[in-house]
Amino acid sequence: MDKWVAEFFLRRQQNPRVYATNLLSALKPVDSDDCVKLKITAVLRDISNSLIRGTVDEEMLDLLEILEKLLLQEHSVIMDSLKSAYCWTAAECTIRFMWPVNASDGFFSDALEMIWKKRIGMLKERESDLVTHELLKWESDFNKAFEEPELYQKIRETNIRYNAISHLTQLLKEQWALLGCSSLESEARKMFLKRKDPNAARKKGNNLGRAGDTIGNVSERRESRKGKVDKVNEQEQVHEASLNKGYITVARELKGYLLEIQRLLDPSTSQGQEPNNALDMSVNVTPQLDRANRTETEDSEGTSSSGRVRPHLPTPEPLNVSPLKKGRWEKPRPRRPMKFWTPEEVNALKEGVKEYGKSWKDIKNSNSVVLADRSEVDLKDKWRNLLGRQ
DNA sequence: GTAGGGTTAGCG
DNA sequence: CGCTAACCCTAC
Repeated sequence: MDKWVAEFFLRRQQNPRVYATNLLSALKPVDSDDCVKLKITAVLRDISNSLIRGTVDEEMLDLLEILEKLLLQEHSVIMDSLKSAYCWTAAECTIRFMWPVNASDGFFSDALEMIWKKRIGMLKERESDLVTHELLKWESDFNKAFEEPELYQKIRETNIRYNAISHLTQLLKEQWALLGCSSLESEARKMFLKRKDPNAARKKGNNLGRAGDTIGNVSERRESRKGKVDKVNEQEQVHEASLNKGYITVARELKGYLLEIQRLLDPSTSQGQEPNNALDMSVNVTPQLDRANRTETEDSEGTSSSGRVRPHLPTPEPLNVSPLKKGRWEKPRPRRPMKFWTPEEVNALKEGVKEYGKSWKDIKNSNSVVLADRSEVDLKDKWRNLLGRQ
């Protein structure tokens, strides 16, 4: 139960002030091998929170390294998104130390030492998959930049942060999707399917892990179906009523549980004036509840069945449970500011096409310094422009 | 990842 | 206002 709640909490909680990895230690010790997934969830949450705060620093590198180790423990594949995210985060971390005009003025050499010699040196030692061609290219570029002021300037002026953030976002998207349903979600769904129609359960079984489905959806689907299956006999109704009672109890328990965790981790929200929408489980966990029933339970909620005292919470907006829902990572982002191509970039592109043809990805990787601000699509578009003029 | 059509910003 | 470069969206 601890584990389920922790997992659920981690998936839904979006609070930059909370460190998810602390959550695990705040819980009773559930440390065993089968907790790897939970740990991954925690790390993903930390990465996500870090992004929300807008910090891309060495702590992020730590998290990515931890994530890699956990994935290895799980015998998962290390995906390209993780490698790219690590690479660009490392570059971003280094570039933070390039604020002086001269390489020798600031802490650039320290950064090289800390990040590339020590940290990435260790990765090389254990032959980590994170050490990619791209990463090595950056390493040599940074080392060269220390000697060559011109290259130093060039790197210094590039916008690495944008790339780092988009790679990290992509990484999160993929990893969340890989995690699939939370235990609570799949458990709830299993129960629902079993109860509704044992045959349908078998048919729908293969949909269980589908990303993007939510308990909310289940409840909708269930309600729409309820209209069709109107001839429920009385026995069944009685049975369902007793099940409802059970769900209500569980929902209350969970709600209380989550509130406690919330208080433990983030005292600033402890007064509970604002309904924390991460906490209302009753709507989603009890799909059977009809309106009258729900308000009644909400109202009489001062004390839960276990006797915990909680502040009264107004019913918040129902949330989509799944962190996988489309749109969560796809904020309507404003158009990128327009930036005309420099002759240098155009040259790099021309050289690249000569060497690699139209594989924009390879071209970008081969000269990621000059082309740092240009996406693969940008290269393609620019090439189209260049051709158009001939 | 790439191609290709669509949209927008900047300039004369 | 029209043209073009840069940027975006989406199908494959």
